[in-house]
Amino acid sequence: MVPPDEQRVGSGPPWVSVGFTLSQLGLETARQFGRITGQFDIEPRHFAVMSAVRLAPDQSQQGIGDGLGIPASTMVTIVDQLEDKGLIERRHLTSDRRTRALHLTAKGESLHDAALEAAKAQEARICAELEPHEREQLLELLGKVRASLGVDATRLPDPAGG
Amino acid sequence: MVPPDEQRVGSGPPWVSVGFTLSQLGLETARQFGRITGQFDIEPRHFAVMSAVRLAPDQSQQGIGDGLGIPASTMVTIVDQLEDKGLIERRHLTSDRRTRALHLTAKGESLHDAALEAAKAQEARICAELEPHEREQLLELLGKVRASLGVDATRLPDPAGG
DNA sequence: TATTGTTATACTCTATAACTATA
DNA sequence: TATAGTTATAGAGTATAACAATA
Repeated sequence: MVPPDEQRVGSGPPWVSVGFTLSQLGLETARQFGRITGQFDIEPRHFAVMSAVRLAPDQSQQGIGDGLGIPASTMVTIVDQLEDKGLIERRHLTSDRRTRALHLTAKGESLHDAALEAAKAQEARICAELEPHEREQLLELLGKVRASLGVDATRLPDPAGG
Repeated sequence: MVPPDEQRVGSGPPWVSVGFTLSQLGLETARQFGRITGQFDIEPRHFAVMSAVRLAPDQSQQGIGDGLGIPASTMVTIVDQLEDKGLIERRHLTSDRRTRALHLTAKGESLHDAALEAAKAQEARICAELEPHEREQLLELLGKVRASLGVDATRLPDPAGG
């Protein structure tokens, strides 16, 4: 597949806006994370699926997809790609032969570990100008904004943007 | 029967991350802004173009597009749509008959005014849980993150005073 | 009959490149 | 020859719906 599109909309409102700033910084953060996953030859959504599978192994493919807001037909494509790379495996459950329980391979786990390390390095770069207590403050303030936006604290952003 | 991390439905990083939070909140903010512009039968990019045109009237179509990172052929589509709605006009400059100088119609200006008001209402909702000094703090901290991310600050004035 | 996974398809969106008219 | 705008088109990505196997 192809790297995320490069379109940006750079004109904000004529006042200092939390909303516009969040959109701007969120988009750039996601873009940079896309470059990070790219170094491991995967996209952010592959990383998201691998994270979800690791957190809840042997769940069904559509179950994982539902948790991430990814439609079933798209999940097939994503898991196909991960399987082609030897990062994930589909298992048939004995109880219900329709479902394909997902789990990471050893290779998948080590790649996910490495990508996690790279993500931590990104986090460090993003927060480079913040004192530790400022970072805590920022997270606390963003928590209040999160509540106002009605965003569930536990769910990954939909990598498809829909 | 219930695993320890049953509460964690999604699969974000196992540490509290500024980057992940920014992606999440930025995406949701943009989504909600899309619904706001939708109430005026336009998309965020139409609003962005109208804002840029209002800020720099009688600039060329491609000049506006360059400032927003929108390719020339896409600008044609956007300006076509705005023109069809009677919100914008293309003028031929006497000096160079190739360029189409853009300016908002009266209808375009009043729609843009109304959309700005709606955007301010969104900003108020987003910041509803923040004390005024907390909002200032948040913007200051995001400014430091902005620098680390390498995102240019918007150099737009603040005529509304807020 | 309902559900999981898969496949096929139609639709949208975007950007590249060709084309025009001016310069 | 170069540039502003336009048009045509091909490509990627997505989601809807049909289909197969199993329950």
